[in-house]
Amino acid sequence: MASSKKEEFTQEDNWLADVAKALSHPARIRILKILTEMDSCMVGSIVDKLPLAQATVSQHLKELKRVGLIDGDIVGPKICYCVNNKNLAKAKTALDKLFSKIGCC
Amino acid sequence: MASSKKEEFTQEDNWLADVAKALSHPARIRILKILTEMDSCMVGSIVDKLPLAQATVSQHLKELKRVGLIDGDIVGPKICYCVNNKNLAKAKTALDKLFSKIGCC
DNA sequence: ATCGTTCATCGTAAATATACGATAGATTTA
DNA sequence: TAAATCTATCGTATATTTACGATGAACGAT
Repeated sequence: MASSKKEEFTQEDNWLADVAKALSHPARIRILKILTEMDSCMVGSIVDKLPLAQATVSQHLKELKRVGLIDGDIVGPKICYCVNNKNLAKAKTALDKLFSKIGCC
Repeated sequence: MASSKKEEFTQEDNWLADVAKALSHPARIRILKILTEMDSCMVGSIVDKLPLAQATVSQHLKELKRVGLIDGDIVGPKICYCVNNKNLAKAKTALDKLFSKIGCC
């Protein structure tokens, strides 16, 4: 990439792009859906439902966690992941705002 | 990436991820905003408003065009880009659906 | 026909992302 | 304590993305 020019854009545009990046892989879309469909949210259960290795799923979870769309709570030897509704709502609001702004030609 | 596993996911999840990918760079968010703020939508005008080289902007426009979020109409030697409202609405609907689905924990 | 303008594409370099096996750390269970 | 389980991280390979200069193709104007 030579030298990432991201600091040349506004914080808002960068944040929106970051949220979009977190959603830019089908595995991560799937994970978000799984987390709400299932009662349990252990990593193992998620891995079972995806065509990916455990290490790879862990990386995707890390990416979703990085932007705050999910939380991971330690429960004994396991980790219970769940969506972060507050940040999810924040993301939805920001995307709505973008779409309503760019909705003309 | 070894061997992209994207074909192992549903078409819907892949499409949503693809739209999100198109939005996953601040320059492309900015471009969408510029296209609605400006009367003119020549590439040159967009380049002037971004801290990027013309070739780079052209690549970003190509990515937005790939997923159908913008159209490019040839006008003489220039090309007039504008947002594609139909596909924009489709993307918004799909994202809304996703967010409403995953909105619980 | 030639020139200048406009934009896409090519070639290339560096950064990131994706994927996996192997391993390490933490914790429960035996 | 030892063994088993669960998950993050490391190391690594490959693919993709981002960025730019240079070039080429298309068009209007001279």
